[in-house]
Amino acid sequence: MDRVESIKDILDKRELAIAEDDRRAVSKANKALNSTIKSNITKAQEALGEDNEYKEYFLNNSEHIKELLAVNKEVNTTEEAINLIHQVDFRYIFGLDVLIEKPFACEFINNELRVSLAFTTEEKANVEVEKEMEKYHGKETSILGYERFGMYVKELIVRGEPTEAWITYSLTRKKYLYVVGSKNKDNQHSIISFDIFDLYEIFMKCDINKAIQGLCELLGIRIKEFEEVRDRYERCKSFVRNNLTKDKFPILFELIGEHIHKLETILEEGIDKLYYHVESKEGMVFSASMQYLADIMGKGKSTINPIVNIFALLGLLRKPDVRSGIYGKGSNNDITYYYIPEYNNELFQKAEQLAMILLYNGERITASSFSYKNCIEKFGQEIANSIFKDKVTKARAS
DNA sequence: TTTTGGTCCCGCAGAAGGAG
DNA sequence: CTCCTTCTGCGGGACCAAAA
Repeated sequence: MDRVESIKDILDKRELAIAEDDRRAVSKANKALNSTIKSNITKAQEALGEDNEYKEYFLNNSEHIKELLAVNKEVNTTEEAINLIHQVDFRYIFGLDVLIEKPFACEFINNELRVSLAFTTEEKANVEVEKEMEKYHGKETSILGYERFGMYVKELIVRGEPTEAWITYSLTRKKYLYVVGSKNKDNQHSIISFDIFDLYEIFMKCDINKAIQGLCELLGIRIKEFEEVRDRYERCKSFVRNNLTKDKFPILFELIGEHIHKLETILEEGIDKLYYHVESKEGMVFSASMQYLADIMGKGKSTINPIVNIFALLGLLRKPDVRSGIYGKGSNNDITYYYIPEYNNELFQKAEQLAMILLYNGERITASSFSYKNCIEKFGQEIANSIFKDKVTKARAS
């Protein structure tokens, strides 16, 4: 089945599912459609490479584009921002000098020719595939091979001619689209359609969140829920810089003085991942795995682990309760979500007292030796469970 | 003594595979 | 095709040895 047919197939199935009100089938079709778009985005990214004319145009003309298209508006949610951005004619952003509905050559999605060949033996298959490849000399080909019914099946995918594309505005989907396919009268079809976010992902080689961020910045759209978080993180950063010192909080400094840069890195990571924040019961939270944090700090994850947990104990970051939260469904590990509260004297005073207990009340526990076990000893089961959350999961499972 | 990094373990969730 | 089981990769955390 080639690409055009498979897309048609999915669309037909979805239509049928909608008609029959079969929600499971609808979501299945949507999922298939999304993954098709995603794989096409990846393909297009590979075809265009890191530097391409669209990116260049965008970067060279961003000031001019801003003047021309800026919305300069504050919105409350990402949803609102997305809806606004969909109304922007992206031809001006990426320098697509074409008329609406008028076909032009698409540079980054090619037609594919699929040739299936079946053989009785592996050797024969290899020889014949060689021969077949000769026909497409000079063209990019890839081979899929598998065994079926005792036969050796080889499938050649030959990169064909460039496709046609055109720009359209979809009234039903309420957005501009870059449609790829063919506008030929007797063979009109579309392979895929990209919206402004997909295109941004392709040209700028990034994911959807960065695309939202980039376009918001370009168009002067401020998403209130994110900007508030950014401002708070910035205040936290300067609070740490100005107050987490030997003379203001001596014991706290003794405990985590060595790790201040790690705390700052987490705050910076929060700012960097601003558009990856999700709503939770506690407020806006973001996720970063131990491995990821360790990598950006140039350390091992088992080094970072106790430090992050000590920050959690001190109240410098919170691990929100995932079980009653609305997020995290289907995502990897909920334990890596962090909420960072406003830093102030009161919070640091409390942290100072906790540091006192850790260092000078009974067994001396330093930041890097902090663990579930000694957390229970010093602070009890309840607090330990709120920090080492997977322990709770494990306890429930047994 | 404290910090760091390697390695092991365990649970989870999605994928793959198999049965009906 | 659907449901159930098994497999696998990922990620957090523990422990221990080595480094600073």
